[in-house]
Amino acid sequence: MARDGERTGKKQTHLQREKIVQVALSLLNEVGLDGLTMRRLADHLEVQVAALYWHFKNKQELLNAMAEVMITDCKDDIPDSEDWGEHLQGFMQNLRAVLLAYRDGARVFAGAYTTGYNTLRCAELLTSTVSQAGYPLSSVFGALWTLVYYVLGFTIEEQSFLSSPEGNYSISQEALTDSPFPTLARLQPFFENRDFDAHFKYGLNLIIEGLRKEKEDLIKKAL
Amino acid sequence: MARDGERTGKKQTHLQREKIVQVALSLLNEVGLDGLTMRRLADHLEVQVAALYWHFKNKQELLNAMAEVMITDCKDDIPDSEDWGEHLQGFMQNLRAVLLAYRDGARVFAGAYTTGYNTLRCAELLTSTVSQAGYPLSSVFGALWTLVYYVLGFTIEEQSFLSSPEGNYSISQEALTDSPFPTLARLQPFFENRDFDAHFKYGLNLIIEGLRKEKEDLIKKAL
DNA sequence: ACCTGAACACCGTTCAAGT
DNA sequence: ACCTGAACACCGTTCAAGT
Repeated sequence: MARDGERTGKKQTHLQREKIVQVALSLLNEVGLDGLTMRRLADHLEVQVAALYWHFKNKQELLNAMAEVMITDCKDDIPDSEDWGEHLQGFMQNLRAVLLAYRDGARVFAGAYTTGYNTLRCAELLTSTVSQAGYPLSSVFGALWTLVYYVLGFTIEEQSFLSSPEGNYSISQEALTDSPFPTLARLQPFFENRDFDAHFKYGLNLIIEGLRKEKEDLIKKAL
Repeated sequence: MARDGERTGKKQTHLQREKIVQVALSLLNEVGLDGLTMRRLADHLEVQVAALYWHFKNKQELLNAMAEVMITDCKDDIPDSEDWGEHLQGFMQNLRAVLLAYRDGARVFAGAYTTGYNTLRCAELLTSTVSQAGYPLSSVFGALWTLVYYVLGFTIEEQSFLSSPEGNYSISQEALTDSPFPTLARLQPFFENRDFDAHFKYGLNLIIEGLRKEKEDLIKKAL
């Protein structure tokens, strides 16, 4: 696993790879995922496109490295809450914030299947919290994916909403009023004015309350 | 909203648009979303690429139309269960099945923001179920998105797992054993042998149990 | 109304060749 | 070890021109 030049004192390689990722991340914030092009990245680095392929096998590998760097800040400095549920809530909220920190961050992360140190540490923090709360491993695994899918799905939607042409997302008035969809019509105000923070918290709480219920049932059975 | 040729008896236009979508969907199953190209689609239709742009403004509009057709089968023929929770469970399971019916179906649907009849009908079915169970509109809205994000996130992952080179997804042995990630190490068996049906049901149940809890609290407050 | 031919402005990736 | 120059095999989209 030793990187090139690690012992020779030539740190250039190491630095270069990191620098590429850094510039790629700042370029991502400028132009978004769809605008993030190997050619454009090469321009920003004042280098030929082909040079990038010496450092990364392909574009996906670069995106994976970017995702790894993104979740470096997925810390666990949430006040060591007495309650595991609140702890989990804080942790997931922090994860969302980390994804929101970069344009299209959630999409980049969802598309990159990294097993780097930062990603694994993040997963360990989440799963150990649930495990220490007394759940069986199968529930820990189930809870992990339920929470991850929810956060990613929610944040992808949130970010594509934020960077979409204004109002393109709400269902048009005429499509709903006097339609065969009475419930949607009544929900229209909610579509128009979305409070993402509140909605994220609501759904997150739903999942955690579901977990609490499972524990209650486990205790009942044990008696 | 009248389509061209609707009154003249020339149904060619109408049929063509539908035919393009049909062929596009079958092509999707052959080559996947990344392989679904306007040029390749044109070849299959024995037509020039530019011809497609008379029927669809751009590729996204075609993808939207494909998504609309996909969820035509999102029916409500779930046995009209006594319990709204079980009803919802069946409905969401059907939605997952519908997305699984096409290669990369979930990714196509998640990327297409359609407000077509089928999509709205599907949303109406979901929200009316929750609403009739006695929840306030804000909860109906929250439940809608929580469930939708979960299903989409889960199914996108499932499909990209299914069509990925074997075993590329499980965390490597050496990365976990004797690592600073003890919980992940214990979870390894679950990563290697994934039962998607069971895990989908587990997470779905978590969300629904969370909803039940909310109702109990509402009743308690009312007393 | 519907399609063709041909072009425009891009992509990711490869590879011999340079230093 | 690291990068350049140049090419390959593609993309989505546009548009004058045909019928």
